[in-house]
Amino acid sequence: MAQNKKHEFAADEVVLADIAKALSHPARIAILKEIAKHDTCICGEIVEVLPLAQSTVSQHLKELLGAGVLSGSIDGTKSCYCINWKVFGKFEKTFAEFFSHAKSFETKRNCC
Amino acid sequence: MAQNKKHEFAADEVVLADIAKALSHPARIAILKEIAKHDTCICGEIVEVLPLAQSTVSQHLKELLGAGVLSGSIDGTKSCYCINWKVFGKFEKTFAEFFSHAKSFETKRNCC
DNA sequence: ATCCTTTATCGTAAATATACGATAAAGTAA
DNA sequence: TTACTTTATCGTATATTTACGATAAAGGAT
Repeated sequence: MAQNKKHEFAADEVVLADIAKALSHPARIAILKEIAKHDTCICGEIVEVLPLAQSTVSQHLKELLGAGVLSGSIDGTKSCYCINWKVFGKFEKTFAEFFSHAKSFETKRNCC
Repeated sequence: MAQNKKHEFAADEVVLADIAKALSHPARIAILKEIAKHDTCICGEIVEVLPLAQSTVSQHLKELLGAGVLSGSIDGTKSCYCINWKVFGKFEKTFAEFFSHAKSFETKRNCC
């Protein structure tokens, strides 16, 4: 794009869009589901369950870390990740508020 | 990317990721909020409330149409859009299920 | 010490997304 | 008819994302 106009939008719109972007790739959904399913630090096993190269998985993990929804720690040569439930809950709340606020305007006019 | 591996993931992960992608730009959030706020077909007024060129807004509208969350109709020279509340509700439900299913595994282990 | 394992990062290629101006298409107004 | 309005699409430039292989960095095993 010529330039990024992202920051000419309202802050809450940018926040929601950024959260949505973090969830906008099936690999990142799969990663979150896999880690949540165990609810322990997962150290390494993630690459095996995804149809992607190790470096690509590492990139997706980095994005989820950057969004704050994963926490990481290091255990020897291994890197461990787990869900940051506080942020995860914030994601949920942000979406829920967006949807319920929008729906509060619904009037069943059946316009188009 | 060399190739897109999107379809090597589970169908429900792709569905959620696609919904998230539709919501992953603040312009599209702003469009949905603006149309919802009126809950009538909006014919034309959308361009004025966004800091983007008309052709760019048209692209974002097309994406939301493609995701199914907007319905469109034509009224003379004007194009009108309104929220497809059925699909909007499906989006909400898809997110809500993802979050609540993941949270059902939360055990407060405080691992990392 | 050397070798192996594990994971992040670098370099790179290709796909996709974002944005704009120009133009086309189609209705409305005169 | 001609002129104007409205919106989609085309062409294009640039930014970002996705993906991989190669390599680096750092700990563990021998």
